Amino acid sequence: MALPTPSDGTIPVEAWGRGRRRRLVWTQSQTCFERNPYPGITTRERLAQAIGFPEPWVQIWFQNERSCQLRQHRQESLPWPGRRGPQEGRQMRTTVTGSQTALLLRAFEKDRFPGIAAKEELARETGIPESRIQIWFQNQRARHPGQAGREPVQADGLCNAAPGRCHSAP
DNA sequence: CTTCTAACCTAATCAGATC
DNA sequence: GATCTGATTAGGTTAGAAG
Repeated sequence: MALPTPSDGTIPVEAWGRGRRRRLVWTQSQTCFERNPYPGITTRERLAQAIGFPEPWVQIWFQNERSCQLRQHRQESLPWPGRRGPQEGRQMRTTVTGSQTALLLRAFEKDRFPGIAAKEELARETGIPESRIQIWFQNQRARHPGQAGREPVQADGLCNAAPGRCHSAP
């Protein structure tokens, strides 16, 4: 199977700014997706190890790939096979202690949309992986809306419609 | 410039832990 | 069983790299 590689061959940790994580460039790697578009944590971790990237990046890739393929299937009125086989195991539930929650809550009150640098720092302070911090913030925003911090900028409405094309032609 | 898509988001839902 | 909360999903948006 073809392995994805970043454009420059390194993981640019130092280059992470205050905003998003710097994006990397995957080469095509569809084989494992076609086998199972809904990999469990074990499969994702094995894959991550094989390609030398963190598991959360693999998860994001699968999310985007499903999104893309689902859209394509709908456009062509093809049925989406959905999950096949038995459901694979989820990521082990992270236990967040009281002090960790307090720390996260303080950060949440200050900024509901922390950038990658802030999340990395929280990850260091709490010992919780950055990907779990991101999930925590997502859940927190969903369950405690209200005090408006920074809304994720909505540009100006509808001008940026879905691209509607995937990287792979049928 | 435009196009492509990784990174990010919300909303809904699933599921493990605790009471 | 109800409640809380972490994990996953569908599907949409934003922004950085490549053409």
